[in-house]
Amino acid sequence: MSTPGRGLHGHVLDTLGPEITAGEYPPGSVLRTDELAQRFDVSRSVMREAVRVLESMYLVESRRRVGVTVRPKSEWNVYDPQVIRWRLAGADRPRQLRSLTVLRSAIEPVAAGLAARHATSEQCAELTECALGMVAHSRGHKLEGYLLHDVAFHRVILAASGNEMFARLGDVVAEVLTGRTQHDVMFEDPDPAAVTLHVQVAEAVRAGDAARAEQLTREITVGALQELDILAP
Amino acid sequence: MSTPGRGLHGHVLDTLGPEITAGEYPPGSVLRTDELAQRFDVSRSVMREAVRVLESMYLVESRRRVGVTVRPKSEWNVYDPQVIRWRLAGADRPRQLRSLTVLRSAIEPVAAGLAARHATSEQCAELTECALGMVAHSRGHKLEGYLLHDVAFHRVILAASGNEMFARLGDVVAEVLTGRTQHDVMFEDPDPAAVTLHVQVAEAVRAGDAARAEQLTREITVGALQELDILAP
DNA sequence: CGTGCTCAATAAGTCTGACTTTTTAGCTCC
DNA sequence: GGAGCTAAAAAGTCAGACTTATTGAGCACG
Repeated sequence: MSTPGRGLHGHVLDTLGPEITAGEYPPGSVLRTDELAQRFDVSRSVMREAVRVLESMYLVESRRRVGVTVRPKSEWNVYDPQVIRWRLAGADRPRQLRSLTVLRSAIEPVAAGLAARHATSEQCAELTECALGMVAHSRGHKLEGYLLHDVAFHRVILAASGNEMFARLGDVVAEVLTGRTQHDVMFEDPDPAAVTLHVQVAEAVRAGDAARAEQLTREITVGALQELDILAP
Repeated sequence: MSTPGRGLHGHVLDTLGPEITAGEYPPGSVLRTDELAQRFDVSRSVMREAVRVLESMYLVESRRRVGVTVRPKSEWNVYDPQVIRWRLAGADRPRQLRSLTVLRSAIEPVAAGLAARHATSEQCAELTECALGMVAHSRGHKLEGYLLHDVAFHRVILAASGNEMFARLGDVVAEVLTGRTQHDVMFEDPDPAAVTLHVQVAEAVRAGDAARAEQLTREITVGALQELDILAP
């Protein structure tokens, strides 16, 4: 939803991207540029631009005399925000949500530890504000407001880590949290224990206690894993 | 290296991509498609395809009547393998290597824990083979052979985790390990303690001991952080 | 038979030039 | 000086002709 259909080639991608990531074309399938151009009623130039973008996402490979062949799922650039969005909108949304939650559980505790060392005073203030906002919306079916502060909280943590790779996962985490609230679990008010943990993380970061911030965040992510029944026996 | 200059637009990207990721054009700079086409002596169609690819990497934004504007670094898709390669080849290689090493330190321990639960017997065998290969090449300036087995080891761990997001980081880890050996540290034989740790990780995964595999891998990544002087006081 | 060569068909790749659309900056007019 | 109009600028789109690499079929030769 960030930059939808800006240009004809974008419109083509909005249709073709989800189809490919949904697995509608088995690996090795061949698509012809000319046929696709006809199908979408665009010129070959526009179609070629769309194919180039799909190629840069490692979804397809274009070879002379052969055509545009669909690559196996294992080669896709699953970190591309666009690919993530397409897959989250498609059939294997649950699987995608699980993968991303596991990723979160690995990244966020480390990010919180780094944030405790590198966060500016402004970031600490934002963090506290977010945590308080979560508390304020934790009762009485105010899920929208709660989600908003929850997303902001985790974004600040990732940004404050000072690591650009972590910071770029803000959108992914936002997507996971939003997806969880909207579709899957959480019909009632959030777990009070989770809310408390967020407040404590904010405190630990402010205090510069890296080990504590990391440990507390690990507890948060364990909770997220449990919600999806991903856990070690 | 992987798929160089496949087509004219690829050649353009090989030059323009590194320039942008090196920060030669400050954020907000405007490039004109026509001028670029002249500069690289290609047609506008080819140039447009290249711009589309750069756009899908969030390096630039193309707007009517304005031109192709360079986006701020914070918006770049830093997980795109191509972008990673360009940045590793450029001036801020050290910074990039640090970011990636921190990422590794967050991901790999969790991946090793998952591998202990999900690895197939073939993967366990591969792992042991890699670890033994590392031992065999750990003395007598056999750095090339050591590196080969080291890279393979970490690839297997990431793949065996069963998480597609983790598995896709195999190339990144390979890049980091290779870069470390070739350019930065490690002029002598590798640390014997690190070699032992790899052997022990292989054992733990084979035994299905997730906690131990995770802890041992954490020690490996701590070593990697120390080599780059990234550490908590 | 099967090995290797030639050749023609095919689909991507490239180029050109004309045209459309959107956006912005400058200008007029009130 | 602000609102609205106008014209220029640059990306966007299209159609058509041509180029090039690849591959598979057919054929000759061992």
